[in-house]
Amino acid sequence: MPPVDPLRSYVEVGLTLNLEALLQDRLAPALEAVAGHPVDPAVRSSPHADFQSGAALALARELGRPPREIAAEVAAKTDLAGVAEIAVSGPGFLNLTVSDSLLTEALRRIAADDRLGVPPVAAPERVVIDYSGPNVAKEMHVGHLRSTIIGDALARMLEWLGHDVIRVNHLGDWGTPFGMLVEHLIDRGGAGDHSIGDLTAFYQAARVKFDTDDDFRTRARLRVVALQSGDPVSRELWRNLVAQSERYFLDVYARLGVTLGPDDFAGESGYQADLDGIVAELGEKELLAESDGALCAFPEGFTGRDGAALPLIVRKADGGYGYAATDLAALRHRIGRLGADRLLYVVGAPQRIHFEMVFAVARAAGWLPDGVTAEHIGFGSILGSDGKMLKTRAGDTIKLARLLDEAVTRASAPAVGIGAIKYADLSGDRRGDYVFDWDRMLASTGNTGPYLQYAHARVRSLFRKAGTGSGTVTVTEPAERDLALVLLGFEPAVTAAAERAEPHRLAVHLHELAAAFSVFWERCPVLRADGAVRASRLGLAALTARTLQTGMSLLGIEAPEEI
RNA sequence: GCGCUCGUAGCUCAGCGGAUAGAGCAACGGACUUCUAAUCCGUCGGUCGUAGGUUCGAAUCCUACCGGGCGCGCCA
Repeated sequence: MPPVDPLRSYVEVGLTLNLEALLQDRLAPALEAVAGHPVDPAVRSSPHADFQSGAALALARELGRPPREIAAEVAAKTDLAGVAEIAVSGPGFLNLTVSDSLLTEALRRIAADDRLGVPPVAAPERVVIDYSGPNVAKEMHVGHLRSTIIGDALARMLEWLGHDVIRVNHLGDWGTPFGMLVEHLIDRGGAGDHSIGDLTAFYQAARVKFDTDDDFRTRARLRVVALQSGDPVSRELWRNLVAQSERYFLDVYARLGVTLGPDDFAGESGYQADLDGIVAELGEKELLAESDGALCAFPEGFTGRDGAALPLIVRKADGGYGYAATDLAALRHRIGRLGADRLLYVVGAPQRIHFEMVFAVARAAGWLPDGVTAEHIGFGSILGSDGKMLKTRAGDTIKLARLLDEAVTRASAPAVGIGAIKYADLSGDRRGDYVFDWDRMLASTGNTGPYLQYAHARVRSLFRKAGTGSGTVTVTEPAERDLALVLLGFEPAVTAAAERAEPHRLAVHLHELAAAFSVFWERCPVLRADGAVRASRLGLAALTARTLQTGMSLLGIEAPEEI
């Protein structure tokens, strides 16, 4: 009798190779037959079996029957031939145990697929991701770390899933500080060759003069006007500052292993020519009101102190433009010119209200049409061991370059140190704060980057010694079965992480995979096994290595061959 | 004052409507003639901030309160 292939029809319809989804599909007709209308099968992973469904429980009241009786009827009417064992359990759960034949067939399929069973999305979107966004003439510091790491992970995941990703590095390259900086540069004798290290001191020196020297302050203000009106000398000096800073940022990105490149810079200065038009258009649509000399939008539903309407200041009382105007212009550009279907702003949690207001005003103005979504991907702060915002002992902000230096010094290799920092940032829910702790993030055990890298290096070591290839995978030992189930959970993990912009869903899954592999490694000798068992285990190992490597690369974490 | 957000094991965190709440660290006890022990196994450890409410069923949803963080007009 030929072996059944329960997956064939399923996969051929274009459905993802996802056990949970497969079981849902099998359960749904039976549930509908019993309930008389469509019912969510609510298949979840379970501590009592591979998966469980609690759907019968929810139906009990409606049908006026005991849940166990309903569950039994659903079980009897469900066609699970070759797919799973089903059993009524507890108060009325359906326990589902996937058959070994399905498991091995599913593994065979993802092993033969260079995308590990994760098809490109059916409807690709153009996704514009705004992340990193450092300031010109300032060194990057820990405050830029999360946006850069999280944004890059999202860009990698969405791109891999087939979306058309446009990375946007919204550089702080404009505004009043540049009058001060350019003026200081002139005081110093024009555009010399300043390294960025000099530029940090340079910025601070300019700041001090601005705060203490009335004459300088006046000149700085005039310089802003000159710069903004296109004065060639001022522009040239400003360009020099921008160019130096961009070189420095690219250097940091290279060290961090971030995919932002020279073409991704899109400074705020680029929108200056659009700002008059933004105001004019908002005015025409009667979305602006004057308040204390400033032009403001008052989107509905936002209140501040005393319950008064909260303003979004589009043009300041002095006639200058603030960030709200620039953000609106950038949003309009990303949708109108870049053709975005989805906008992501990977910016810290404190700016949440600001972005909600910008989105609300953009909706009202018609710049953000119904089919396009805009999301603020907020994240919490990095805290020191004292529970407060991470600072140096002296209370200064920590420079990113220093942090990376220390990571490399503390770890056995740069890839390990950098990977540890990135994994620590990506492994928890991004909305929460997290405590920065070298010892914990560099630990070789636990939910850490080094643990994943170690697991990967162990698998890879097998292939340097194996001499033979892998063969048909069969699962017999419990550790093999557990590993197989985790391997098949890759697609749901990647999809959930990308759709919800929550990289930790993938990170946590990779940790589960590494842990399942470690158990397999302890219990199931590979190279010391013979024949078909050895070939099968090599197959599981190969799939594990590939999944770990792919998953880690989607998070932007290196997976070295040896560690 | 108003708003947002967070409060889960000693510590760091998952889980966010379903069966006795899970990991890791720390503590304690085991496993190295071994494919990388940078690992694995076991034990200990929780009235899920508090009090109500909705529900057959709540850490998960709602309300109030307590505690931490952040935001609340010309900085981004």
